[in-house]
Amino acid sequence: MTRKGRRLAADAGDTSAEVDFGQLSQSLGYALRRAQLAVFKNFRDTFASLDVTPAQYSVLLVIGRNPGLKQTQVSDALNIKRANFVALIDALERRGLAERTAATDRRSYALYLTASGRKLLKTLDALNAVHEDKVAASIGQERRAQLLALLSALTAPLDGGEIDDESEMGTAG
Amino acid sequence: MTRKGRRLAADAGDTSAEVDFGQLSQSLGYALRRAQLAVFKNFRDTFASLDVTPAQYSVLLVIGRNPGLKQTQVSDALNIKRANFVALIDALERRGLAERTAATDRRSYALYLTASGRKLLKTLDALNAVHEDKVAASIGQERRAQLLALLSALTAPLDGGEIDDESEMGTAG
DNA sequence: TATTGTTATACTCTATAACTATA
DNA sequence: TATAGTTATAGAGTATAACAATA
Repeated sequence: MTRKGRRLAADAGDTSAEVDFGQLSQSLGYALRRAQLAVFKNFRDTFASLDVTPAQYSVLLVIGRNPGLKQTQVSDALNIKRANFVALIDALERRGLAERTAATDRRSYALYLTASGRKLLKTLDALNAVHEDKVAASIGQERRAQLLALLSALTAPLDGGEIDDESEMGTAG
Repeated sequence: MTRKGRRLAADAGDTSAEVDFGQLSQSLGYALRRAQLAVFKNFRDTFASLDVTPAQYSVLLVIGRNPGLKQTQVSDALNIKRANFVALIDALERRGLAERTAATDRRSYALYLTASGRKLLKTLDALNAVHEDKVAASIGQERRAQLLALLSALTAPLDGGEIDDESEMGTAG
């Protein structure tokens, strides 16, 4: 069993040289995608035992910190289409972690965490801290902060500016 | 019509305050995902007229720079499952951009770009440079390089180290 | 036996349209 | 008329198993 990851076709009796990635090596999009997948994988591994996905964590977190928001407010904040948010909140409600309660506007629901949901969220927050530390271990805390700043500087003008927003983003990690 | 993007429920006659994102604001995974989606959106917009996706560009680029590789080598390099690579290369072949040719090992194909594919790739490379410049405009070239370095420092230990690799990544941008 | 390409298939994520009940 | 939630649905992207041809 050879080691995997970044394998460049130099394993077995194979004469081919390493693969030339060309401008992919200097591509922000490619680097971002690789990083995002690696970080999410670590998140999923960390949260697997509690059966919580990045999207679920982000929803629990936002409801926990903003009790009483309606579905559209939460889904807009997390860039989740309201149609897709239904199944998400359904699952959390079925697990007894969140609940839809009557709002003054009878078209909508006010969202709250249950006691059980608040308790789980504390565990998730602790797990998340572990996850973030693990991820940032290779670069250290100062560079981690630097990276966060660069990412938001990069992202802000691309999706927050005059351009109209479209893509969905129901995730955490 | 109000402006969209980063809207925080302060538009219409709505009394709710801004949404508290809590630790999401400091989450590398969340920031990476937002950045990756924003950059890919810019990529897709830039390449839409030529009907080329990030994954297709990455495949054309790798074949162009490494003519004669077999399917498994290209798909491994780009972290695309070989089963999923079939439809990808099918489409490129159907468009007359790439071709499967007989290899010495008769189980496999050697992949090449056609003349048309090489010509298109030049255009794509130019477009990609425009795209990268647009994306990096907000942070400048020095910070762009810094960001790339931080991303690879972050990614390497997470997917290249002792941990075994799994997730797919057929993309560019 | 193992590898290469392939097919079939399934599951998740994301997107759009259209319905209902309220406003 | 417009909004909140919902349903149905369709398209990507990704994952696994199994097969035929070849090594």
